[in-house]
Formats: sequence, C-alpha cells, structure tokens
Amino acid sequence: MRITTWNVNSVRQRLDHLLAFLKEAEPDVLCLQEIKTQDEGFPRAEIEAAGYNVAVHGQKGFNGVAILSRSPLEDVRRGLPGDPSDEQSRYLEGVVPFRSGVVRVATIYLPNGNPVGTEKYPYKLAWMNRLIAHAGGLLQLEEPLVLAGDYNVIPEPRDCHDPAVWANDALFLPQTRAKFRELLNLGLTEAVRATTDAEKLYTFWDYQAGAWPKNNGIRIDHLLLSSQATDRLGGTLIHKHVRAWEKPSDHVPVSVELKD
DNA sequence: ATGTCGCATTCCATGCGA
Repeated sequence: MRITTWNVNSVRQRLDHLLAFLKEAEPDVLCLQEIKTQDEGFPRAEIEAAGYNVAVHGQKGFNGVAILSRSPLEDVRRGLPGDPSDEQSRYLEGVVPFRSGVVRVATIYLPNGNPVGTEKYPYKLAWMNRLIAHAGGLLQLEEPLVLAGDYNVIPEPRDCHDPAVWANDALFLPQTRAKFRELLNLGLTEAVRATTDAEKLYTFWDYQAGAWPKNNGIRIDHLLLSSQATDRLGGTLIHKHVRAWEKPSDHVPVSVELKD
C-alpha cells in the first residue's frame, strides 16, 4: 500500500492539485497538513466523490490536518495528548486495514518554531516532547505505524541547499535536531533515508527569492515507521514535479510503499 | 535571506504566519 504526506498550504486553494494528485499517484492513505480551514470548510464532498474517506481536524485560518483513505478510517483520534490548553490543530491519527491487521497512520504538522527567541521556539520543543511521549505509547502496541507529516526539522546538513543559511533557524538548531533524533531513537525508521543516500533531496522550496528554480530547498517532510512497518518497507518517492504545477504548494508530496 | 503566498479583519489595505 502507498501512504503519502503533503503539506498543501490551504486545501481550498489546492483542491484542483489535490484531486489531480489522487488520480495520478493513487495513494491508499494521504496525510494532509496546513489545510487552513475549519472542518466545515473542508471540501469533503469533492474528495469523497474521488473515492476517499475523510477525517479532519481543522482550525480557522491556520494549521489544520486531515487524513484521506480509500478504506474507512477507524479509531480516529484528534489532537496530540499532553497539553489540554493547546488549541492548535496539528495532529490526527487513525487506523486502516493492512494485510491481516491494520496500519496506524498519523498526520503531523509540527510547529515551525521561528522566530527563535520568542515563545514559539519553546512551544516547538514542548510539542516535540509530547510527540515523543505519545509515539512511545503507540510503539507499545507493536503494530505497523506510520507517523507522517511536515516535521519542520532539517535532520542533517545534507538535507538543505546551504547549511550556513539555516544555522540559527528553528528548523535546524542543534536542539531541534537532537529532539528529532530522540524521536527516531524510540525505534522509528525515517523512510526516505532508509531507502536512499542521494544528495539534494528536498521536499520544500520557499516561494521567495527564486528558491525553486535555483533548487534551493530543504527536506522537512518525513515518514517515520515502526519496526513492523519497516519490515514491509518497499520504497519511497518524493513527488518533486508537483512543485512545478501552476500555483503550487511550497511543499511536495512524499510517499512510502509498504509491501502487502 | 528575501524576488511570495494565503488567511483574516479593521475589509479594496494591512498584519500575521509561514
């Protein structure tokens, strides 16, 4: 089965691209981030007409996540546990059938954290701590698990065009990358790096300063797999051509294939 | 490292968050 993550930067602005991508790539599950709408504004009918079930955790204006699935979603949980006062919609999980059992899939929009020096960076680190705690609990289920999303983390220097530019950025600070490693060290496998050592693999290109034509990108959209999912890992794909579509998102979809 | 985009409101311009 194919599981894909995509930060669409407004699902309503990107509906044509979304429907074209579903038809082209035929993902079994598509995790969306930055839908930038409340649940009522989500284009549910159009997506259901394309053959997908929908689970949404929306928010007015910013953030917002969703999971689209060919099979009905079960055990849907909205929001990341650990802070009842957190009102930002950045996490949603559910399970879908896989082989004789299920695969659990989460869509994640991890806080950006910039500007560093404001309350935004501690919020990012606290959110990562909550994700680590929650992922640890999910791993105890010992089932195939895919944590997919926009992590707003550049894991290593080779994951950006020019590391010097990002040295003091919340996406690349040593503390950010250490937290990301802490998550991986629970026993998760980052699917793209498990399947390729290629250089200049990016998933995001800024709208500004000609970043796309200069291939001045960063790799921040990741799929993290439990051991039970990693055992079925068949391959990964960064759908780079989508960035060249007219009026694109600044992120492109990233897919993992799990062998049936 | 700033050549852009999308959202909301104060609503035909500006501030905010990427």
